[in-house]
Formats: sequence, structure tokens, C-alpha cells
Amino acid sequence: MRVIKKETDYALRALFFIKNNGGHADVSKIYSNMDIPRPFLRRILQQLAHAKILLSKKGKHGGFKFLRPFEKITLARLNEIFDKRLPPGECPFKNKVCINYKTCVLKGKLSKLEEEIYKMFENILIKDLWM
Amino acid sequence: MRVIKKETDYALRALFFIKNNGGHADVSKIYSNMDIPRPFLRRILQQLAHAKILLSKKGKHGGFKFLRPFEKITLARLNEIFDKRLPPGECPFKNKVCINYKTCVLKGKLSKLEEEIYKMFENILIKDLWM
DNA sequence: GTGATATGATATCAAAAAAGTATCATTATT
DNA sequence: AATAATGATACTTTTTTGATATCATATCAC
Ligand code: FES
Ligand code: FES
Repeated sequence: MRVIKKETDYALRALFFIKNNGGHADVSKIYSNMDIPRPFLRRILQQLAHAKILLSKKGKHGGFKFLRPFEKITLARLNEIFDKRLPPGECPFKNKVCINYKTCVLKGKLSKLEEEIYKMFENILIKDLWM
Repeated sequence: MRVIKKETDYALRALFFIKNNGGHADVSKIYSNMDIPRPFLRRILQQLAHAKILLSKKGKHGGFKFLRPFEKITLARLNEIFDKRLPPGECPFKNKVCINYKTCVLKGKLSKLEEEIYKMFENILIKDLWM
């Protein structure tokens, strides 16, 4: 079972590096210190900036830093950047599975299950995954 | 996020059908009543038999029936047939991610997370997903 | 025992998702 | 204006999932 995907994992590591680098680093710095494919890392950092976890700055002496204190970032928050959640009650299978979509109760139960997993993730701070 | 895969879903439905069919059915019967690709369904039933959820019988008047009462079958039990669990403490990524496998604590935390999800699954009876 | 009928085992193929790459545009510093 | 960083985004490769096909084996009716 794959709990999180590699993007989430890489993000976790990159954030850890930034924290240890005084809260600021650029792609080159992170890349030269960790075994993450550079263009992939770049895209991940961009997504973190997009998600307002990091703040990016272009040009010389640019790079990434935390937009807000990292202590409160949860796994849920990080994970949903890279592993999109279904809208509640939506069928996780590209239809055609249930005979009747309208009367199907399973899709609700499955999305409730995802909900519960996310609740679990809400209680996990990424800083605790670093230790 | 994909909580269960299609195989698990199909298995769930097939078992539901068998239950409603008096606890016994063969592939043709199930196939003609549900929208599951026949050879795929066949393989899934074989796996259920292998996992001792169903008992199979070959030849004329053969088919599948529950080996034990279905009431106690959990989602955990069903899911792990189709979505193999990592051995505890094992890295979910094909190595090369952590600088030092031996000192990595993350892999343990991730496998603990899977553990917790499974605990959740242990408390879900498949019969409750049918209702 | 033989033929029909069901599953067992397993190899292969196709589609989708995840992982990884490449490129050009834009902005900040000097 | 030149340089050095990220932004945006399209593309390719690899892996996983979903689906198929085939032959072997067991059971039953006759
Ligand atoms: S409609 Fe998708 S599970 Fe029922
Ligand atoms: S070795 Fe895989 S997560 Fe650390």
C-alpha cells in the first residue's frame, strides 16, 4: 500500500533541508545536497510555493523560504498538494462500476474512508516526521 | 486519493452477489449479472479462493461459495489480498531516496501510518459496505 | 471412461497514473 | 543590459493497474 507518493516524500525532505539551511535555500543548493532529480525537485518547490507553504523569490539571491512557521504544517496539508482529494461523496472509480450511480451507497462510504484517513493526517505534523 | 483499488471493489461486489444468490454462484452467473470484465472477475474469484474467503469447486455444478460466514470478513482482510502490505519498517520507495537507509527514521513512520490505516480497515466489516 | 463444464495457474497485453525531463517566459539583482 | 533565479507548462519514460488469453486440472453426467 502506498500511503504517500514520492512527490510528497520529496517535498518533506526539501522542506527539512530548507529548515536546516536557516529557513532559506534555492534549487541548486537543495539539489546538490539531496538525491532528488533536479527538474522534478524544481516543480515540487513551485507547487509548494503555489500552495503558500513556501514563498519564492526570483533572480539573484532568490530561492525559497517558509511563508509561515513550519511547525504547524500537517501531513494532510502537504499530501493534498500532490494527491488530490475527491470531492466528498464522489465515486473514486471512473463510473460504469455501479449499476446505478444514483442509488449507490458505496461511493459515499469510500469517500468517508478517505475523509478518515485525512483526519489521521491532520494530526501528524511534518516536523514530527523529520525527527 | 485512491483508498481501495478496483480489484477490491469488484471483489466486494462479487461477494455481495454470491451472498444474495444463496451463498453460491459460478463465474457465468456473476458475470451475467454485473458489469465486471469476465476474465478479470475470474482471476479475482480465484484470488478470493486462494485467500480462503471462498471455496471453489471445479466441474459441472461447480463455482464458489463462502468458506466461512461472510459476516466477519473485514475490509482489511479483503484489501490485503489485492493491495499487498509492506513488511513492517520497510521503505515504501524503491530505495535511493534516503541518504542513509540505516539511519532513516521516516520509513518506520510511514509503515506505522500504513499500520494505522489497516487498523481502521480492521474495524470495517464488508457487510456494512454493502448496506 | 469420455465428454462437457467448471476452476487453477500463469503469461501476456493495454491503459492509466506516477515519475522524471525539457523549454521558454518572467522577474529580480547588479 | 546581462545574469541568475523561479513560473508555467508540455512532453517522455517508467511503473502500476486493469484487462485478456490460454492451457492444465478437477468434477460430474452419462
Ligand atoms: S458509483 Fe462508484 S462506487 Fe458506486
Ligand atoms: S529509506 Fe526509504 S524513506 Fe528512508
